[in-house]
Amino acid sequence: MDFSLLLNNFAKHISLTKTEEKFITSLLEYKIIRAKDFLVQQGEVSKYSAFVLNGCLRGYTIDSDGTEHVLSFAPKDWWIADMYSLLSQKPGNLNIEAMVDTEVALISKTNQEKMYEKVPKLERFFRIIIEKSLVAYQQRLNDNLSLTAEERYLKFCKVYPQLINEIPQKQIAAYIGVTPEFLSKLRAKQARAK
Amino acid sequence: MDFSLLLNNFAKHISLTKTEEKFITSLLEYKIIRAKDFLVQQGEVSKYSAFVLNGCLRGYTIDSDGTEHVLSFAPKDWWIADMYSLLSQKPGNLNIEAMVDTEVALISKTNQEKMYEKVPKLERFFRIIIEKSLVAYQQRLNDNLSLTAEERYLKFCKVYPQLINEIPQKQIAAYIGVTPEFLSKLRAKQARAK
DNA sequence: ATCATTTCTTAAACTAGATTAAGTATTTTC
DNA sequence: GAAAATACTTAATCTAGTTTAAGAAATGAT
Repeated sequence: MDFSLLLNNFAKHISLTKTEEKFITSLLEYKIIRAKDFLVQQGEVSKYSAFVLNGCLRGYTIDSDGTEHVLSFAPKDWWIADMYSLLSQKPGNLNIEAMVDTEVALISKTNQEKMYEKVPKLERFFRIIIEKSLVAYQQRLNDNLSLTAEERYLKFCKVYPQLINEIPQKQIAAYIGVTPEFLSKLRAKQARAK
Repeated sequence: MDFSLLLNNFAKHISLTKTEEKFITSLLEYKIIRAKDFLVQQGEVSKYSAFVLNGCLRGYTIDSDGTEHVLSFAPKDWWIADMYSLLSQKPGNLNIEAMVDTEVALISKTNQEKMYEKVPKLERFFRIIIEKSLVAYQQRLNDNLSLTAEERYLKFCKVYPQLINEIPQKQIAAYIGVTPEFLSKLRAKQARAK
């Protein structure tokens, strides 16, 4: 199994010896999640954090009237997990689904704890990436409080240029918080304006 | 200076020796922020994380048409910082203001780094509290995507019962993402329903 | 290739929540 | 403790975004 993308990801914030790399690698699981299959579904207790080696996952919730809300997209080189369920070990309400066939490296909660014990540097690594994730969610919450749907769409296009033409529009709508019909209207308006 | 509240806060997730406590305490600064004064304002580069010993801070942004949006309240025993600015060392867009005279323990970025070096356990501590904060922001973003204003208000009342009668309503409105007028309408409706 | 399913578009009717405006409480300040 | 400032309420009008519905385009399955 080739975990080099993940090891490079670690290397962005900490440096690991070969021995440490071997140890960590030995605690990883490799999995292919087929398009439309799930890593976890709402109601389950999450066991894994996932790192995407190839492909794309999305994390979404389904509200009481059946509407989907996308909390995150995880393309290649991104981390994703239902942090709530993983930390509390209670049933979560996140669905993590593969948008295309996706290769992931999985770390089980118990193995992650082992890693922290043997390689404390990893505490630092995960502190840093969680800090970044926190900043991103704060920013996004602020965008949802302060921007119009159109502004959020334009921002999405800027932040995820690679996703725009790769994923269904209705999922962009479910990410920025509007109906697919309204997003379609926005896009028509913008095409007209050119 | 009495930092025992903060030391107890650390003790919730890690255990420190007396020596470590002394070292950490020596790197803390104590400050009183008078009501309506700021810990940081938008445009400044953040230097500190704050832990509230007494009183209450709030973190908010001001959008292009002058509307305030509250990202967080920090009552006694809570942490608050402009994480974006603190991490990137770029000018932030958060205002952190005291709602009443507030005592805080401050950790400067450089002292925080010293603490991580000398007491690596703190990496774990901050990883854990940032994880919890991340879960809370994800949850709140999801609420903003999936609940009505009324549902968000009721949830706020459940989650922050102590704040409901302590803080101005317009700031609850700025937290849940509605105008003060609309919140007033919601409350009138609920009072009528009883 | 064809049928079925899913996605996208357009448009009319609708509504949750914003805006504007004016009046009433409540705090703050000197 | 009066005046000023800030916070809250009510109500009419307005609008960004939703809902419903129906057709067109694209994608997937056999």
